[in-house]
Amino acid sequence: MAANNNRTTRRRRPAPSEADLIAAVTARAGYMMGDQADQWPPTQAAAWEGFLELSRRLRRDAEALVEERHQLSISMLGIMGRLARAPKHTLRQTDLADAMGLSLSRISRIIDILEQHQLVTRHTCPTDARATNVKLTRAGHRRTTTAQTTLHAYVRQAFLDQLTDQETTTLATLLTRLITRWPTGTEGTAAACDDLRDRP
Amino acid sequence: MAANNNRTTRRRRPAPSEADLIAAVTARAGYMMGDQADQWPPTQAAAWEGFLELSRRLRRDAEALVEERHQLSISMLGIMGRLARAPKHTLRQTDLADAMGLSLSRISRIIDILEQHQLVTRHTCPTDARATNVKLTRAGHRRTTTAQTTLHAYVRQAFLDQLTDQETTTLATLLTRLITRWPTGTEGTAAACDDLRDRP
DNA sequence: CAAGATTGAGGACTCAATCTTT
DNA sequence: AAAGATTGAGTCCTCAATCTTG
Repeated sequence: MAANNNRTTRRRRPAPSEADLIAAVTARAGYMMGDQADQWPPTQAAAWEGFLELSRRLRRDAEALVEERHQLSISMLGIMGRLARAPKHTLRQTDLADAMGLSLSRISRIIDILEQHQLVTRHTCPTDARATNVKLTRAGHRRTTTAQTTLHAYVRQAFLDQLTDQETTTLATLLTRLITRWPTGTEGTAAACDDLRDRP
Repeated sequence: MAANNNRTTRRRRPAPSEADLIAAVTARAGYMMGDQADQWPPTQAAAWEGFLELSRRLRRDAEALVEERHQLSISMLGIMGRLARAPKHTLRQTDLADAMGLSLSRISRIIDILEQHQLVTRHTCPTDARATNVKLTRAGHRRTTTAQTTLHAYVRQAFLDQLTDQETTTLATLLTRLITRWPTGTEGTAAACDDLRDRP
């Protein structure tokens, strides 16, 4: 039901020089002729506006691709990926929300769908009946692996391969720092609510 | 209709060291214990997942703030800001869509709303009756200026101030490069459709 | 036919309210 | 009272179809 990657004509341009790029930065941000120019140094404006714009474009295309090939959304795959790495392939919904930067509300509804498709199961936490543990099924795990391959390939080609190692490192460090310091941040690598008595 | 910034308890943590951050990078990305670990070097995974997560958080909070104080969405303000810097405060809808990384469809609907609120006006392009020029009104310009002040303050505090100059520059350069090379990229700093005969 | 704009349908996401358990 | 989960209502955004003009 999705996909069709020809948004428009898709003509490629000759690769611009770094010098042109700096010019482009300020042109896009355009705060040289603006009214209160000095408020926003061009690189700062470009960092913000570029951030918003790129995230929209990247997300949109990744979404269409993964949906087309695996009937999953990026967020679904993000959730499943986190479950796949978690001990016992299990995590509480609240922790998933925090780890993904999504509302608990959204997580709950996504889990509804994944559950319907038998990709995950829900289990009330044995030690705290308020919490719900989500566990990846075998089928869910398989789907995760194959879908991740598709996504990773896309992300590399459209994003990571365009970055120098230096840039990738800077980016990863900076992103993690900002996220970790987020006001709502609940600390620590929260594991599943948990039990220890086997077979939840 | 909007706003309420107390998502949860909002406790602050002690600032983590850079070393901890690297650990956090890999923990969040978590591709050390993953099944096909080597496919995604931790910094690469962190760059991608962090990018998605941060953009969601940043956007959500900025959205709530600007909506509460100025009854505008981030995209509305983005459009108005671009109009404010454009010659004659005018741009075609198609160009706005390209500049923002939004679908033309979305732009059209946002313009509907801005038009209703008398913040912009629509004018059929005199030289090409297919195109629609959008022009910022006086009231629109005033609103843009004040709202930008709010947004800029937020963006600085939550984003830019957390970055070193070095990081900001790297980020701006990298974002611009990726966006500029986007497959759909239509080239050039497209101005309004235009006329030259005054008073469109 | 292609490009610009608009509209209908639908997905992703959020907040606010509610219910349950601690 | 507070935390976890769920649901209703509403926003933001996209695609596909359609209409108009070049």
